[in-house]
Amino acid sequence: MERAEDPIPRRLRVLPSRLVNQVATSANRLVDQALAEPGLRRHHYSLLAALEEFGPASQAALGRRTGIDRSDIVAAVNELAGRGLVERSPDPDDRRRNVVTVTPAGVRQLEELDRLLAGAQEELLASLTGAEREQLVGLLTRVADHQRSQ
Amino acid sequence: MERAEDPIPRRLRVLPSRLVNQVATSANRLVDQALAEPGLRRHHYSLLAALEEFGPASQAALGRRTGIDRSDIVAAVNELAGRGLVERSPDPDDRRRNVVTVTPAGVRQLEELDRLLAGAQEELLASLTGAEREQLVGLLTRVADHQRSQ
DNA sequence: CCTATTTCAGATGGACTGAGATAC
DNA sequence: CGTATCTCAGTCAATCTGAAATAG
Repeated sequence: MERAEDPIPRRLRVLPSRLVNQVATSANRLVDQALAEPGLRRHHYSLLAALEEFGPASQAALGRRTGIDRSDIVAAVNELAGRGLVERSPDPDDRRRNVVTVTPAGVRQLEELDRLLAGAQEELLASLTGAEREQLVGLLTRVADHQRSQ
Repeated sequence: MERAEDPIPRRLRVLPSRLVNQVATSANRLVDQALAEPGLRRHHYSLLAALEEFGPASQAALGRRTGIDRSDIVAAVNELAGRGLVERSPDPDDRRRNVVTVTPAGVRQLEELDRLLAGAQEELLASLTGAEREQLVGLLTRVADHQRSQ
């Protein structure tokens, strides 16, 4: 039953860039599993969250707020619209734009996704106390903010 | 000069799985830039580190120690051997296996990579104090270890 | 017979680029 | 005219799967 664990090279074991990648890989696996239940992916959650919080928006604005590439927005909005979770209509004030709006069904879906995502975070951080989770979020936020400003 | 910053949705801003992905993306960009100078990639560093620390090994053992997939080991060892940084020879004790050995040039290359990688970590974590970097590494290690045991 | 190793060929999802069409 | 938006086609590196060939 016991597995002979292969040792991880010392240089790699404590390399921050590698550690953060390992944790990101676990996070993605857990999140993807959770979102697979309703058959959605990470981009869908990001878009619904942006629409619910800031209201109807053009696809370009959604891209700026979520960090999703313009090309990938197109595909994700197609999928959300196909499920009736958002509506896409031409903007009368600027005819280059589509206005994307979350539907009531989209808001309900977002609330279910909130629960599924919370479960995934819980699994990911199960080994940390509440205070440690806050520490981790704080440190990661500082690093992310600094990199974004570079 | 000032950029109108688009606000990040609250749900996304503090989601641990998303934060860790943002930091991993920055880390990968910095590390890839650093390794581009000698024309290498992350897998090459991982393999050289494993070979230097634990000595000659089969490709399967290298995969277990570094977490690199068996298919990708083949390609990376090809590239390292093509530059004279490792040698690949059949194992006389088990003729299914190749024994991969790091060359003196490989060890020298590894030492240069150590310096380049240290610079990338420094850039990534520039906004944190030394104590905070240790905290972050400790927390990430706990999460990674726990996930590996799941 | 079953398992382990190396290798190749290819699938997969994510991030991104270039260019065209349309409109400001 | 230059810039912004939406869309499609396609590139790219990273991760992984399946299967074949060889050997334990």
